[in-house]
This record gives sequence, C-alpha cells and structure tokens, in this order.
Amino acid sequence: MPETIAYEDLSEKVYQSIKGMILTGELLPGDKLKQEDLALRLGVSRTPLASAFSKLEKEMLVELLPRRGARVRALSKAELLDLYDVRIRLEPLGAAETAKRAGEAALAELEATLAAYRTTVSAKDPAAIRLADYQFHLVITRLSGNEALFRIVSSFNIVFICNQRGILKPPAKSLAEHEALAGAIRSHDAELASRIMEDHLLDARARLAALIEERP
Amino acid sequence: MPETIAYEDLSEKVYQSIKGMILTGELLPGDKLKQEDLALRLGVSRTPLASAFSKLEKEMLVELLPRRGARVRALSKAELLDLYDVRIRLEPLGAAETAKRAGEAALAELEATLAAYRTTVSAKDPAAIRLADYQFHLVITRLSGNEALFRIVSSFNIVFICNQRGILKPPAKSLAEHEALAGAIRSHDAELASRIMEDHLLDARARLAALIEERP
DNA sequence: GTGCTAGATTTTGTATGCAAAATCTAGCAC
DNA sequence: GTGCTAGATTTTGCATACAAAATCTAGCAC
Repeated sequence: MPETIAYEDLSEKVYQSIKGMILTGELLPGDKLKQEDLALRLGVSRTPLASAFSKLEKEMLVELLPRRGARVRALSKAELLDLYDVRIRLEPLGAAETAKRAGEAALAELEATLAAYRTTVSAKDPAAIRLADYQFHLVITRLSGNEALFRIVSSFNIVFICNQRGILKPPAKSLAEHEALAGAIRSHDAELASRIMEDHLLDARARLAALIEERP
Repeated sequence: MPETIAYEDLSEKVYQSIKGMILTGELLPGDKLKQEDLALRLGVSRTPLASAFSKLEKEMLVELLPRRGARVRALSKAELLDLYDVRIRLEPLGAAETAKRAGEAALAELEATLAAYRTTVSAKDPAAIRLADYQFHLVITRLSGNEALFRIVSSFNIVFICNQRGILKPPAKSLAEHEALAGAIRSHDAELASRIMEDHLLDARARLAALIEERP
C-alpha cells in the first residue's frame, strides 16, 4: 500500500490560491477570471482550473457563464442578509454542540483562538480582526463535531462573506460577546452558548440591515 | 452579442447524470467511479469528469481520494443524524419565509407539488413517495426567495440523503403534516409554518435515531 | 461623430497523449 | 497454504492541441 499521506491535487492548490485571492480582496467582485492569465500566474495549465472554478462556483464565490468565462461573484445587500439568516440558524447549533462535548483539547484550542482575537482587537487592525473573528467562529463550528455543519458553514464562507462589507460592530462589543460565548462553552451550558451566539449574530445582522437602509 | 440562452456545459450534464445515478441507487455507496468507464458510458472524454467529480465532492455525494480515484460516499448513521440537525435548523427558516411572502403563483406551485405527493401516497409507491417528498420540501425552500438557503439545502441534497435509508414515517402521518404545513403557508402564518416544519423533522429524526438504536 | 458588418484575434470547452502513481499478477521462498 | 517481491497493467492527473464560440478591430456607410 502507498503512503496514506494526503497528497494534494493541483486543482486543489489552484482552488485554494484563487479563493485566497478573492477573500483577501486581491480579486474583486466582477473581476473576470481569464484562464490563460491565471494558469500562467499560478504556473499550471488550464486543465486544473476547470475543477477549481467548479468548486468556487459551488461556494458562491465565483459566477460561471458557459462559453463566457468566470467572474468573481458580487453579493447583493439582500443576499448578504439572506446569508446572515442562514448563519443565525446554523452557528448557534454549532455553539450548543460544542458546549456539550468540548473536552480539554477543544477548550484549549478555543482559548488559543480567542486569545488571538483579543490580540488583534487591541492592535486595532481591521483586516486582522476580521480574520481572527472568522477563525473564532469557524473553530466553534468545527469543534461541534458535526462535519456536515462545518462543511456547510466553511464551504459557503458564510462567516467571511458576511464580514466582507467592513466592520459592522465595535470590536470591544464583539470581543465581550466572544468572551461570554467562550465562557458558556467552558461551563458546558449549551443553551446559553446557543443564545449568546444567536444574539451576537442577530445584532450583527441588524447593524448590516441599518447600514443598508441608510445607503442602499 | 450572442444569445443569452443558457448553454450547458458537458461537465454540467455529466454532473447531473452521475448525481442522478447516485440518487436513484444505480450507483451505490462505496462504488468506485472509474473515469474511463464513466466517460465511455456517458459518451464524453475524461476531462469534463474532473469538474463533475469536484462538484459532487462538495455535495458530499462522492469521496475524492487523490491518485486513488473517486467513490460514492457512504454516510454513517451519525452523519445522517448530523445532517438532520442541520435540516431542522434550515427548513423551518424556509417555511417561515415562504409563509410570509408566498403570492398567488407560489401558492399554486405549492398546491401542485402537494397534490403530486398525495397521489404517490395513495399509490403506495415508496420510491415515488420519497421523490415527491423531496420535491415538496425543496419547493418550500425555493419559494422562500433566500437563494443561499436554497442552494445549501439543495446542493447538499439534505432532504434526499436524509430519506435514503428507507421510509421512516407512515406516509399517512407525513401527508397530514404536509397538509398542515401547506395550510399554514396559505394563511401566511410564518410562526406556525416554522413550528410545523420543525416538529415534522424532529419526529423524523427521532424515528431515525430509534432505528439506529435497534440495529446500529 | 454613430452604427453596422466582416474578418482577425482571443478565449473557452473538450479530446487526446503521456508520464507518474497505484493496482494487479505471477513467481518464488517458506 | 501465506507472505513477499518485481514486473506488467491499469488508472489517474496534467499539459497540450484543436475546433467552436465569443470578443475585438477595422473599415465603411451615413
């Protein structure tokens, strides 16, 4: 038997690269993804790009127009709010499950992620805060042990996409909520963890809705 | 400008074909998906298969082992229950939104889908019932107007996958619940529609859990 | 200047070819 | 019989090639 080492496809690497470019803003909504250019830039042929584009399309990051090419998908305000509605349903489930089952290792990981978030907040670096927030939410979802839930939440980049349009909440408030959430998980209070997560997200959604109201 | 007609990729057709084979049971969990065989069978080359496999992997329908090929994914009992937990969170949201916004056309479509379900139940054809149930749930989710929600629910085949392991509920009971749900939507009672959907799914999940208990 | 058309250019989608990896098979030792 | 090894066979992943579609460009009419 060959090594069971996780060999990585070129299409997977390409997918990761393009995803990174979109998430960091190097590629902006509406940008055309030319196969030849990207292939050259990433040092591969056009073949693995097809699979990468398919994956990104499933994640709503890219729009595929047959025979017309691929472009970075732009999410409307309404779509962002819809994504928040989904997030509000799914992440509290993750928080509750994590609170129920988190062991020593899980709590340590949660603590480390929270500490990283604290650091970025005191450093006042918006991009870093956004990334750390993304990771905190994703860690809680992953620690739930519900693989389908984690795949959905991370695949659809729900957390990151929802945060794309600027910071919507004062970091101090967000940090306090994260601290309370981590506390609820530490004391294995699933009900409380779920409620804190829900309130945390409902508040964020309301702020986004208000923002849209004032400049639609 | 060329026609804006929705041209379909070969990779999209191939994806649909393979998905159909999996959903109908023509391809069973664990089956190896050999590129050469499938390509020959579908009358295409191996190139569009790569993209199709990537899409199916994102939907948790196939497992991709780099350099080792693709196989139809087998979902464990625990994963099925996890999927139900996700479903229980998402579909009530769809039901509530649909109840809020459904107009004449939407209600007519819902009615038609429900009528089709009624027919299959009286015909006592399990496969047809399963398909009609799948469509009823999907229609409600789609009519919510939340595209992200619909994409997630349909992409992950949540409804169909959850039903793969036999019929879990007496059709008469399920039909009664569907009727009540349609009624709540017709009277635009979002709260009631959400609750009925949740109960409907909680009951199904409990039956699945019990089934797993007795033969794990 | 605008609007249209035809040809050239670019870009995409797919089939094919090839090298590397995985799997199968046969032979041998025990 | 089992377990191991080496070579043959199959299968995968990627680059390349090519045809068809889309886009760009130049010329011309007005």
